[in-house]
Amino acid sequence: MSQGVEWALHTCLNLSWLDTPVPTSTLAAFYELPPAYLNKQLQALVRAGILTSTSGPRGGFRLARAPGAVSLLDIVTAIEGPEELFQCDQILSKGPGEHMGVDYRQSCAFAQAMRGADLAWRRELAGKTVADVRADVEHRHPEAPADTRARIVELR
Amino acid sequence: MSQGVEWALHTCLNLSWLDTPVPTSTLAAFYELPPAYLNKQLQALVRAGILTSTSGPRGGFRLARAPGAVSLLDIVTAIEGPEELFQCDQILSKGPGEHMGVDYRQSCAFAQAMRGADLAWRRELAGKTVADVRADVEHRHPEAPADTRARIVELR
DNA sequence: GTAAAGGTACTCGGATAGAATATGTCCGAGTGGTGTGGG
DNA sequence: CCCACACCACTCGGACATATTCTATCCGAGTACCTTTAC
Repeated sequence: MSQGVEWALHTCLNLSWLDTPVPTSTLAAFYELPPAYLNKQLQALVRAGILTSTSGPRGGFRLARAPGAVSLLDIVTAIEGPEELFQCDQILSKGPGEHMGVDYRQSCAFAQAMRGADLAWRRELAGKTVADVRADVEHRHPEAPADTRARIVELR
Repeated sequence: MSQGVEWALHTCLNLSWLDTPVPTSTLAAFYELPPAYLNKQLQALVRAGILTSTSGPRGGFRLARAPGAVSLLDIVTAIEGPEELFQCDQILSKGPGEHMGVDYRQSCAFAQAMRGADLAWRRELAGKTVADVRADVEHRHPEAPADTRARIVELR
């Protein structure tokens, strides 16, 4: 699974503590990440409707919706794409007893099982939002929001 | 997810219908797969203890255990490796408020959530065995075992 | 006729190329702020 | 003193290299069978 997912998750959490746009350079410096590549990931989040971007001075990225309306699945899907983990290539169609025109992505028992596991995975991720994680972090580290805001203005 | 997983799944099912060793060339011809590359995947299954291999004439691969003792997770893990889907690189250690020596793979809330989803996925895959899939296939296509055996001896 | 020995064909196993994807970088288009000059 | 205009610095966005992983292939080591030969 792509590295950018971790960057996107933490960046979204940090943005949930801020109300003004933050440029890529600042967000990258926060975790010492390559700025241009982080920008690439943030673009994907914008395309997915999770972030909004503004150009020019005082511009940057901010959350497009409330943290409670952004699930971890939304972020993962934005970075990794909508394809499921297991991709069925229908090799059954090359075997014996094949019937032309059968969609083995639906009928193959293995594809069904793998799809079921995929769904369980997605259900877990869809059930947790950025707000949930934020509440958990604030409970265990009450100073986190203030620290984050301070570091952001320091890096600005 | 790697292509070889699908090959390994279907090959294990086919082997569950056979009691004699089957060489790579025959198994590959079954689905028109590149023989040498399929061999590579089967080697991984042998290392995982799912298959046993015998060299020489009349040699090949056969299941090492009963089909009911081989879960889909076993096969996926053998091909893809034991790492979990989401790999936490602990970028938090580069952020503010970091404490030296903290293992963020354990304490980071995102890592925990991703691990939970990973576990749900694995639980699903661990709950289905080759025997389960075989029973399902035999129920829907009673001719499948005989067809498979016939095709194998034909390709031998 | 039987048994042993040598040869042969077959199979796995790991070492070796090529292709696709992920990672990382760069520069141009657009935008808002700022300073300046005129009314 | 106020307003309009032009300039400039800043930021995003997509186009362009590099690295790593997945895909695919090839050749050598080992093994069982078969043939041959000696007893």
